[in-house]
Amino acid sequence: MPRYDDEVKRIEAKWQAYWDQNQTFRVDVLDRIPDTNCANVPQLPIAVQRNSHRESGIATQNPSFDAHEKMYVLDMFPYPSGAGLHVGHPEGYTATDIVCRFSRMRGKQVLHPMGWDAFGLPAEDYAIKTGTHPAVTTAKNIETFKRQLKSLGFSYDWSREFATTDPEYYRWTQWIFLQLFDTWYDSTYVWTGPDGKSRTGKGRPIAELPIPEEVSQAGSAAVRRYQDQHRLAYQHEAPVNWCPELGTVLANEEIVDGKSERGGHPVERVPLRQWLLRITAYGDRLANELDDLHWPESIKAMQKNWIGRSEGAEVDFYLGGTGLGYEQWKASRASSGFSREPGADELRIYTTRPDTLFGVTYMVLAPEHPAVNRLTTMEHKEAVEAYRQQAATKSDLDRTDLAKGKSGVFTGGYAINPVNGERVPVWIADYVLISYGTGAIMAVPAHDERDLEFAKQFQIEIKPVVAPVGESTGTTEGFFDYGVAINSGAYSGLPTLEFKAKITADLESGGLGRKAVNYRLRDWLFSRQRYWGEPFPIWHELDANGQPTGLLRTDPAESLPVRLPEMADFKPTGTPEPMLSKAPTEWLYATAPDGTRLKRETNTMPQWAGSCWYYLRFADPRNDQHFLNPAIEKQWLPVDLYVGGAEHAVLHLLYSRFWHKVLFDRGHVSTAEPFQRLVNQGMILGEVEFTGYVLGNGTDDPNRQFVSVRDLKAGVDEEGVATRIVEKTGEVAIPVTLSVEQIEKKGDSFILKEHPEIVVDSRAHKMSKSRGNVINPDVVVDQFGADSLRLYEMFMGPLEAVKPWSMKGVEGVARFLGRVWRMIVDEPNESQTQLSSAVQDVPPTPAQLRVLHRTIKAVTRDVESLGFNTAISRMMEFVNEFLAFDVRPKSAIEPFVLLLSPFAPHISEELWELLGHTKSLAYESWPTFDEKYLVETEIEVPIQLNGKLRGKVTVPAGSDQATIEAAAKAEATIAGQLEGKTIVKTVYIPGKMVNFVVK
RNA sequence: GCCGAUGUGGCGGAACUGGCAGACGCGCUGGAUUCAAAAUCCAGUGUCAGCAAUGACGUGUGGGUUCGAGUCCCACCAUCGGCACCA
Repeated sequence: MPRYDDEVKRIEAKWQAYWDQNQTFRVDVLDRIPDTNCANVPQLPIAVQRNSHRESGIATQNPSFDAHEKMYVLDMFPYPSGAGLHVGHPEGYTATDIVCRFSRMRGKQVLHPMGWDAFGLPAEDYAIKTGTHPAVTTAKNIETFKRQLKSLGFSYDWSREFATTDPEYYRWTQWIFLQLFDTWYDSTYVWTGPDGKSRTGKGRPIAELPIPEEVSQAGSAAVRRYQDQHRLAYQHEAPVNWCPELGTVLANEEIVDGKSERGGHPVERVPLRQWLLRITAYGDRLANELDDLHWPESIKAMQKNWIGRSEGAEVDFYLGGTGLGYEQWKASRASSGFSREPGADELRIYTTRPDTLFGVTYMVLAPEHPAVNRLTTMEHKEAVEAYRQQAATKSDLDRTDLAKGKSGVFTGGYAINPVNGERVPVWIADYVLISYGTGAIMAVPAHDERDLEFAKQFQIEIKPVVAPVGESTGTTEGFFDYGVAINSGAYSGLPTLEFKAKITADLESGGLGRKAVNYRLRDWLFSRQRYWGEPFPIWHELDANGQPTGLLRTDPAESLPVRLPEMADFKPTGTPEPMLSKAPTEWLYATAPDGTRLKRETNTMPQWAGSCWYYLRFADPRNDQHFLNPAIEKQWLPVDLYVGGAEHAVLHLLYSRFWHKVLFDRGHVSTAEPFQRLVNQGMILGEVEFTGYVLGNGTDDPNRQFVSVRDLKAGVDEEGVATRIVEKTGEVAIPVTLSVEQIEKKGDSFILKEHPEIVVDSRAHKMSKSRGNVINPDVVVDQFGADSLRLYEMFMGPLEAVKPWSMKGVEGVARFLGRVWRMIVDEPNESQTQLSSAVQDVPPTPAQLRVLHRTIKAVTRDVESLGFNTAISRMMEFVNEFLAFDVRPKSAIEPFVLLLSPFAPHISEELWELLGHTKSLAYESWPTFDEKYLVETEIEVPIQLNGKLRGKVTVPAGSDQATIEAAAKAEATIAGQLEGKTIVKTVYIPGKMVNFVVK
């Protein structure tokens, strides 16, 4: 007899083909809207979905429901790796698919696209090894991914598919780069955007950049250079993170613990000319505009942290030496005010604690600071030079983690503290970074941990100027909190916050300082030296000797895309010289109409470029006139629900918000934020493993001895690989995988059955090739079917939670689908399936109606709140109850199939067809519930004595308090316990509970 | 160190606004069916005591608020994730 598990493959293939052939999930919105660059296109209603047959089936009960409401549901852009799909992918994809299928059934217009983030290193690394062109590898990987996704029955509109590597796509990535290049940030511009909100600061066309008189007088080349310095996309020569192993430089966001995020390779600091994007200009808006988004608080916090806005003051310290004395300098500042740039005789510092100015006992410059030469005296010159040399070659990792303790040298120079005229020594030290603030600090060891450590090491004076609230003396041991000022002249006695505000204002009026804001965020290093990325639409002008003049030209927008040149040799250059410098001459060089020789920019864009705006292109993927039709943009954007892993918290999600804001400022999009709601799916770990640890010569040693994990600590073996070692002796413990039979639970931990004193590890590990615990979705689909995989991924637990895989769990949901099948289907013989004789056209009983409507209510509420695991539980309860009924009314079974369909669409379509329907259920109306069927005739009321459950009484629904109390007192156990006691108080929660407080 | 999240049976997890802790699933135990097995079905399953009715204990730990706390408040512990000389 054919059973559900024998039918799965046939059913799933059948409906996948059906959806494909009928283009069930295609949304054709604005096929015939003329494309235009004009932003004033009237808003057009979305055309009716082609497959809509919404008029049939159960009536929609919600009259306020807008049938034309749009819903843009997006999965994070996958990188099509050679390894194929991982079970982590279908987790988020199933969740969004359920939301989409549910929303369609509720009459919404759903945009649910899929495509490929296909540029990137792996395909190029493969090319280096095998000579296969990255385009070939990429196409093959995309094919695998697509086949796998299709096998899971996701309702994507595949007609919108594209890859970032398609020249028709990267044409517009380059076009957006030109927008960035054409934009400068006017931080004082006040304006109101199309969203009706007022903002300060706007990205404006470079042509609107005011040119200072002295610049325009210096000629057109000077003007061009001045503009280039102010663009959002600019070139800069500075030490960058060069990763020799990857053959490219990396952005700060791509460095984790001083190593490359991808592959964990070492990174060196090398000075190089690079392209940067001025994301820092948008720091405030990127931080503040997070507030209104429906995102996890943790991601918002991570982004705010990464941006790291701090408020403080810039203060000038006088260095002397021009003949002007300190007093005269101060007087001149009082009349002229704070200067735009610090002069040669001044040292400008940034501090968040201007209230500690009276506690300054030394100052520190970053080793790279330009004032070092000016300050260094003859006798210290040698030591300073040596220190600078050493600092320059140190990697960031050496400068932080590994360096225990601080280093630095005295320059011999002094600066004068503007608040009290004291002379303070100036040092250089690598704990001050040239790239933050002004690259110079005032050191207050009494109130800054780092300064304290440094001062102790070099025996520098520690001068407390803040005391804890309620105390009158400070400490030289360090006090880093806010408090009350002491030893601070006229300011003494002021609380920290007041002090800060007052002294900042005073410094400002004296021309000695000003309020300042700084960010931890750095400008985004945007160029890479690899082949497989978007070329820049930029040319460098060459002089008569073929050397770049530093002046730039862009490719005209109409000429895009700048295609990647054909290359056969993918061997890395081994130096920071980009791969494209080996491109054919005809690609590399050109002569402009005015006769100027030009050389192409040979860097390529990072992988993040393509994924920065793909969600925009999905709305209008085939437009060859514009990157996105403004009318369509208004129709579909922003993304209503975005689901993906948390690993993109500060990379993709920050970068794309930045691009979106630039496009917003330049009038190309009408929303300030791209992603309204963000949900992070939790990682899926491998199956739970039990690990014991042994001492001895490996796992085969007969004399091996188990050690309790209680006696172990984290350590490293001889080769420096992380492992566990015995806390007392330092011996290396060898992990051994144990089976469930060997284990027992005792108290809070798991122990060995045979050696109860040995505690073992019980945990699920991240899936990894090396651990061998990777679950391949293809295998699961083959064994249980796509519906079971989808259902299990949703049933495991809350979407956001990290959770371990369990094959037994998949079997469980597969059994459930088998029960659903048997609830509806009879199989009289091998080749035939027909409706079960239990499914009849009869009215449902009140009990059946109650079960059905309770299920509709719960499942609807759960899907709306993305509580898929509980929705599935409710459907399991329905099936458990309905299998017990010998007669299963069709009018109860049909809505159930509709409820199940977003979760397990293949079996649901098949059952729907067996129930006599001829069209896909994808656009049937979602069932609605009626409270009147939920009313019970009898209710069970728990009875408590002093808040403890002591019994239950069953009373007719709607009984009043007196009736219930009487019934409660009559109940045998309660009556017994009430004997000889007085009821002091009765708490009654209508229809829910009675609590007698007794003495 | 700082920021964030999470701690509930043997396991994954439920419990909407303070009101029956452990829904649903896995596993386990017993039974039915079967020559046997798979599959399926039925019953049981937080811990301890008891033949049972029932009682005591129980949501990381300690305290508090309340008639009543997994849920609210305070302090702490553990695990996971992020950041880490950013002045």
